[in-house]
Amino acid sequence: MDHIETRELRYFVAVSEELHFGRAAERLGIAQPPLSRAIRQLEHRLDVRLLDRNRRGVALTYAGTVLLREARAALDTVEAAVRRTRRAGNPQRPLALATKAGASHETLRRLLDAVATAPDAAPIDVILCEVGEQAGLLRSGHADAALMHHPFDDLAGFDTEALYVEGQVALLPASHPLASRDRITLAEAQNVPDLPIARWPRLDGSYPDGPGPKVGTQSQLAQLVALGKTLLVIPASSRAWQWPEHVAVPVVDAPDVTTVIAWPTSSRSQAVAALVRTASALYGTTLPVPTG
Amino acid sequence: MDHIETRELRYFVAVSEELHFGRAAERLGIAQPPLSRAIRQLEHRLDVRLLDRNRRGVALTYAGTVLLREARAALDTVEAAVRRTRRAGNPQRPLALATKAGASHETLRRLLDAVATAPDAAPIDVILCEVGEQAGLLRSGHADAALMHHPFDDLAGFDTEALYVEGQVALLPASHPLASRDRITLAEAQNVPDLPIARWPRLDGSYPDGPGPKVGTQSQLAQLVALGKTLLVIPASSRAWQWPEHVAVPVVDAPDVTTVIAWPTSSRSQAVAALVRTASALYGTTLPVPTG
DNA sequence: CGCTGTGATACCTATCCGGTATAAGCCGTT
DNA sequence: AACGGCTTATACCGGATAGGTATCACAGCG
Repeated sequence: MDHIETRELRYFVAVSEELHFGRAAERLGIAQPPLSRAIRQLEHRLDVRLLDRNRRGVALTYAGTVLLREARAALDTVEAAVRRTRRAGNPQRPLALATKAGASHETLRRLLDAVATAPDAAPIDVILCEVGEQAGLLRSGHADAALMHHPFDDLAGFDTEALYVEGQVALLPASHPLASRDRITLAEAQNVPDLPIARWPRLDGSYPDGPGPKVGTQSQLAQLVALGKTLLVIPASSRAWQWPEHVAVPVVDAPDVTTVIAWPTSSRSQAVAALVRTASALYGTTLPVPTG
Repeated sequence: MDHIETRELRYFVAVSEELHFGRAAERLGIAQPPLSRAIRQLEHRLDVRLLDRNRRGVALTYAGTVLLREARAALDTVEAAVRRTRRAGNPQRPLALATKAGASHETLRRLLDAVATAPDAAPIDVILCEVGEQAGLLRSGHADAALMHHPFDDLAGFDTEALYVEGQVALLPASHPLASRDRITLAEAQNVPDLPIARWPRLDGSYPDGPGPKVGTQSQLAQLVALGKTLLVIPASSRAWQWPEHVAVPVVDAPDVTTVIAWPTSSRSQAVAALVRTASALYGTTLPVPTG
């Protein structure tokens, strides 16, 4: 009665995504009848109707939508387990460190230099990712640790060690009137008519309303900044995109950004511990860990 | 090569916990040879040695310890998926609301009264639990929502709505010298020689050092408070344990406690949403969500 | 009324899971 | 060194069940 297998969950997810037994079976590489039978058996074992087989197709019941969400999460967890185990089984595996492509250049350089000279440190693979990708890479076991930024990144479920705190600056073309100011406010930065702040997609892929240009990747943003088409408010040290014709003006009331090194709470790896130790030694003092 | 089944993970966890194929097989209700074969096959599919079969027994390799931890988490997630789906499939299921046995009595009473009169609200099963149990119940799908206390409880991974904020008080026997004060400090409360603060077990079951009595459940603590054997610092409204011969003295510098209603981030349930709406309506204003 | 597209059913095959019997390896003992 | 025990691995068999093929049942639609 209990003891669902991942195979059944995979099958259910496929059918739920295709809403079509034939296509789902094809995707799974099996024939349609066994798939129908497997789903039926799953429903029986859970004692719950998961799908409405209407004329012309399939629809999820409410319980089906719940299982779809939960099954995806469960399958992700299993996959992460496999990935972490495989990584752990490789003795000379390098540590995978995820970091945003544009930010923390200086931190990363110092960290890599320190690791290179540290006797107990494993080699490091740097994974450059887009905004917000680090959390997923950590959760899925693709990365062992990540440089992240509080309060921008979602640190839930990770252990973190704060490395340093800094204010934020607005990047402006040197010719812009605001560029001569020695500091501006967040409200001013958000209401520059000729330099609207870029819009990032939401989780569902749609864009919020507003005047700013739509961007999906950091390179797109870098392009827009270089062209002087958008205003950027970023941590003071993230100057990777600052071109000679740009000026960085401190934004006084923007929230401070804490750069942290994060790793999965469960991780007991020697190598990760050594990396964290190296990183925090670089920044000397123990800062209060940001929570929330 | 990929596509591990939960059965394999269950088998591996059993062997890892018993460190003995025979006993593990017995626990699983199968014979020993198929279990050996299953583990061997798992190792082969992961391409990782998980166990050292030494003379006289079995030991986990490093990769094995990683998989043990990850497999437990994965199995928990699968179980939670099953449980949530089953609950979702039962249309007239009551909502399970987890709450600490001793705290939030008044909140709970008001909430239940409000729910009883609300037209769109499902019936509620209250699950009274020990300190810190709510998070596990929410994660495992045993509970749909929980009353929790920031910053005491771990809210990571949950959505929350703050209900109210309050200060903390120290509960003292009326005869105690400090009882006549109209307020005390945390430092004072923590250094009362004849009323040491009780010690709770850590996650691993061991107790921190200190003079206070060891407690494991809230009823034990209640007993000690009633006997005047320990000093308690608790949210001002949690007077469930306040006996007539006790006095509550505000602790001025103790952190404020926010009572929140929490639910799994993934939950899209109508019933949970209605409950949260009812709860926050009771407390009128929208408080800032506590972070950190 | 057929035609088309869908999921369900029937039935067969093959995989593989689990059981029994037994071998092989490691220890401590004599 | 041989033996008895304890534990895991191997060999082999039977049965459960996953998966394949063929076909049915049913709904929409021209």
